[in-house]
Amino acid sequence: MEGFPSLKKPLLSQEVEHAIKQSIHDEVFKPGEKIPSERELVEQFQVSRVTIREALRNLQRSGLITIRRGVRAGAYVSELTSDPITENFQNLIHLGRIDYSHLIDARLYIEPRAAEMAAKYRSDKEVRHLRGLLERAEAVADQNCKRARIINVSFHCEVARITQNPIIVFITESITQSYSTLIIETTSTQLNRGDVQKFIDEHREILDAIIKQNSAEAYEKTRRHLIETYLTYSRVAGASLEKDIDRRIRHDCDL
Amino acid sequence: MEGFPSLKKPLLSQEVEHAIKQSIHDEVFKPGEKIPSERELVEQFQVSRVTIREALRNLQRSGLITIRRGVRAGAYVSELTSDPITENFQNLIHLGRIDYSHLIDARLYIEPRAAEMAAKYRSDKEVRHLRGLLERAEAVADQNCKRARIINVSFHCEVARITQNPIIVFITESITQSYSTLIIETTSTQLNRGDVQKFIDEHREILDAIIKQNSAEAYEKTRRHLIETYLTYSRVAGASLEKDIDRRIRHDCDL
DNA sequence: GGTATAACGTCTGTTGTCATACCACTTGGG
DNA sequence: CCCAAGTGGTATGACAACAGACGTTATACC
Repeated sequence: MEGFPSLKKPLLSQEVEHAIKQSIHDEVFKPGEKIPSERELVEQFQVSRVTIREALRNLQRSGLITIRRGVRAGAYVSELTSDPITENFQNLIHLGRIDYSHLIDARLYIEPRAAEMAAKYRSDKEVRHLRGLLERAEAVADQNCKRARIINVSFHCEVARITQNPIIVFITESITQSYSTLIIETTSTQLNRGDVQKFIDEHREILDAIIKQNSAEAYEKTRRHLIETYLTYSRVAGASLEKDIDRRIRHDCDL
Repeated sequence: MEGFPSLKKPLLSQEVEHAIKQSIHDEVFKPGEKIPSERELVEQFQVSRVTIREALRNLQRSGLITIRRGVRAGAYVSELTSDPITENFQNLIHLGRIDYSHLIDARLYIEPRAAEMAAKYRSDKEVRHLRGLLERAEAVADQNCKRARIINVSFHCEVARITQNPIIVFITESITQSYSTLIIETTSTQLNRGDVQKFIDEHREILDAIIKQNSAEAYEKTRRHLIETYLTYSRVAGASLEKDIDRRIRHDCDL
């Protein structure tokens, strides 16, 4: 039954892709640096430009490089971001595989525990950063409601960042980003000033718990804030959202 | 500062990509179905084949389509998988941004709670499925240790699947997959029969809790199992892994 | 000898790769 | 101030490589 392994040879473009990826992993090219132009790579690999371009496209899609045109044109090694994960979630949303309830449910897995960890291990500098976000959100809440909401989203990501676990950061970024986008797409009506203020107040409570290094309180405040957020958006969006309050969220809706 | 937004027109290939993606979202092409061949798309979009191919490549990388060669060659709409997320994590690993401790830490966020939910809402069919996995793992543990380990990994994913939240499923798949790959890459020595049996026994305890619908116990058993797994691999891999037991894991290492 | 069956070739539509050319854009130098 | 050089993006036409389907031949067995 066990035949000869790996009979099929990979595509040329995949070999090129793998070679370049290896160079990036080995730090032959470091983040920010430019990798050779397409024509130069044609010389080095002795393949056609089409093949080179396919390899570069794949690397770009994986988030390993960014390709610029015009000014300082070329392919540059980039720091990895959560963009590919976010795109994956967005596709799941558009295909109807996930909705609000899944997103909030997932956030309930991650963020309360992240806040718990953050409270335990936060530095003074991180506290100042969070406080700064809060103040900026409050400052713009009157004029630019949308801007305040964007800052509010970043608050959650910054809390996750304190965990110093890139996986948690990436997941939080992707889920909150997808959540935020979905909210904006479906709720045509703006939140009123009071709702935004309520979110900011709840963030402040979370921050207070983190400052006090009270991890249990940070956990609980975050959990309740997420549920409150969900209920608020449900109310704003109307019935179409109400039905999404399924067993997952109800499990945490003991208020 | 705020100029005219979106002056730069998107690339042709991106427009084509977006159009096809829209068709998939609108279920013009459903999963499993074939989308027109490159030459046909050239006709429809009135662009060159290069452009079409770049669009298709991007869609493939996003996991929306799979491209086959030979007979029945062409691009087929595929169900979304966790592969893009997994690749992202793998890149983070190779770039040295994350290690064992981050992966186990992330699993401690997700899996205990997933088991908790699974215990609460599992069906009899799902229980049978998990039991089947356990029996198969035990059956092959003597002859094929590696195969047993693969089945053990899938046990965790199947527990996550019971939550019926694709986000949780995808994240669990990606993290356990990356974890497993990393283990295989770094620990040259095989686990001994006893270790594998221990994992299976712990899985059985988790399953028992799920069967009893004792969610608190399912949570705790899963948490302890993850820590045990981590410690076992630490021991097998030797000192190079020991130092990775950092504050994150210690937080849960109250045994 | 007839028939079932296994091994073998060819045929076909598609993707993969190639070479060359031109465009749009920015930079740098005459 | 404009032009030449270098970049990525697109167009075009050609050929190679693939992977099954399908018919054909060879083989085995009764």
